[in-house]
Amino acid sequence: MKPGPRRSLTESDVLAAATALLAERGAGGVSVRGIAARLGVVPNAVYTYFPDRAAVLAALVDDVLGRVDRDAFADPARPWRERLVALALALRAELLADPGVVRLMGGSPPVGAHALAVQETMLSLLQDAGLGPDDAARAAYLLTVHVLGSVALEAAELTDPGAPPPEEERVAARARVFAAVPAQRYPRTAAVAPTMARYITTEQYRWGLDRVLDGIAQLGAAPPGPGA
Amino acid sequence: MKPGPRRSLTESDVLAAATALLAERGAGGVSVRGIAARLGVVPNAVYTYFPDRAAVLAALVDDVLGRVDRDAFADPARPWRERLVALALALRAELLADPGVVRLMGGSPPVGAHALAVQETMLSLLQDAGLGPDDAARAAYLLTVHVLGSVALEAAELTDPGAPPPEEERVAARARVFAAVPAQRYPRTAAVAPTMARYITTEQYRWGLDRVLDGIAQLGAAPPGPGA
DNA sequence: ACCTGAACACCGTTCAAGT
DNA sequence: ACCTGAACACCGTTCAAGT
Repeated sequence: MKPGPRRSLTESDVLAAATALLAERGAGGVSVRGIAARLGVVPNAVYTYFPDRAAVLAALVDDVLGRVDRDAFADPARPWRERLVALALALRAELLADPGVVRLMGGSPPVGAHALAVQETMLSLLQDAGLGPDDAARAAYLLTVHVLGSVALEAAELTDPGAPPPEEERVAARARVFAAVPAQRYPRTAAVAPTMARYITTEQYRWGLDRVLDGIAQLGAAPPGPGA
Repeated sequence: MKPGPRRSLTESDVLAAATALLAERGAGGVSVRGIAARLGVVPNAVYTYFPDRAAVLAALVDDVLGRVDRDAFADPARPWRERLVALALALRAELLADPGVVRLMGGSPPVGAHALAVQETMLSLLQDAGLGPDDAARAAYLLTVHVLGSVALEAAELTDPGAPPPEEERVAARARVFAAVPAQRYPRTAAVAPTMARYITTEQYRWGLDRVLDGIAQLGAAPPGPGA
């Protein structure tokens, strides 16, 4: 093939190729050369569309964030708390559908167009809950941190590329790890091993979410008493 | 140099070299070849001590976790809540001292010896707070997730190797990013831009911690009312 | 057991050139 | 502007061999 302008590629093609590589080979498999090969193009052709590999990865992450259907949480008739839970569940589902993205999130802060749209949705929901702008922002921080932290904890165990195995299977694998913890050195950990094995479940995620939302619900109310 | 057993290296030497590379070149700079070169040894010599690069990185992360002085939180005379805050602050400080580690944490679950010791300390503190074993485990989950999520959010912005710049500087950089957010498309985000710029501060971290601990303090108490 | 030597199959990125 | 060709300076990992 000869050089020269052909417009055979678009930014979106590059992202599609990157997404395919992520699914097939995992986070480490998303290489500039791999993307180029998949597009039938020479490696450095990718640099026409993105300045470097990090930019491709950042766009890839934002792309995944764009897959959550934000309109689904817009209905002001539904209770705000229910809508926040639904949003948080949708975010987790999308990020864990291909857990490789989670590892890529560490590469750049979530300030892409879709990341901002998610923040905007959160702020909107929290203001529906009666919070002032700044309280809403701090509550959004709390929620973002919880989603990010949970998902990071879960994804750290999913080293194989592609969609994760069913929850029961992942819990069982984690249970085997904690069953092997020496009870002599870590007595308390060993005693709650079955509970710790379930850290990665949707149930635990929802439970944590509920505690966070309890805290948020108190924001407008009287200050909490001293910790008992 | 000739081959043959020389015991010139230890597992700990490998980790020290990895730590130095992390500080000098950042997370991506911790390479097997780089470690070997620093130790004056041929690249594959490293494989005598670790099965692969991932194992080196996992050990490196656990090593950093081992730097928090856990005895500092053992004093049962101090209120449990104060001790938990101190533990969470120490963990954050250690992880952000060289933010590259945070990116490496995504590679494997925190089940090393020092990670387990931290969990054990958390469980101990939470049981001092009067929680039963399973409630303590769930509370530890909440705390772990908050620490992980906050630190991930902060570290994502620290792409340069070595110790991060002072907080004021990082807030200013983040403020510039959010000041550029188009108010037309993201009105609520733009309205709270200064607050969002401060997500990465110790103050915000402590605030979030307090909300989480409020939730934990309620665990033994009556169930919370419906979200207002 | 612990190291070397050499090789395999990869990387990201740059620079000059062609259309 | 958009692509090729060729090169530079890297990777992780394996295998056979030496002591």
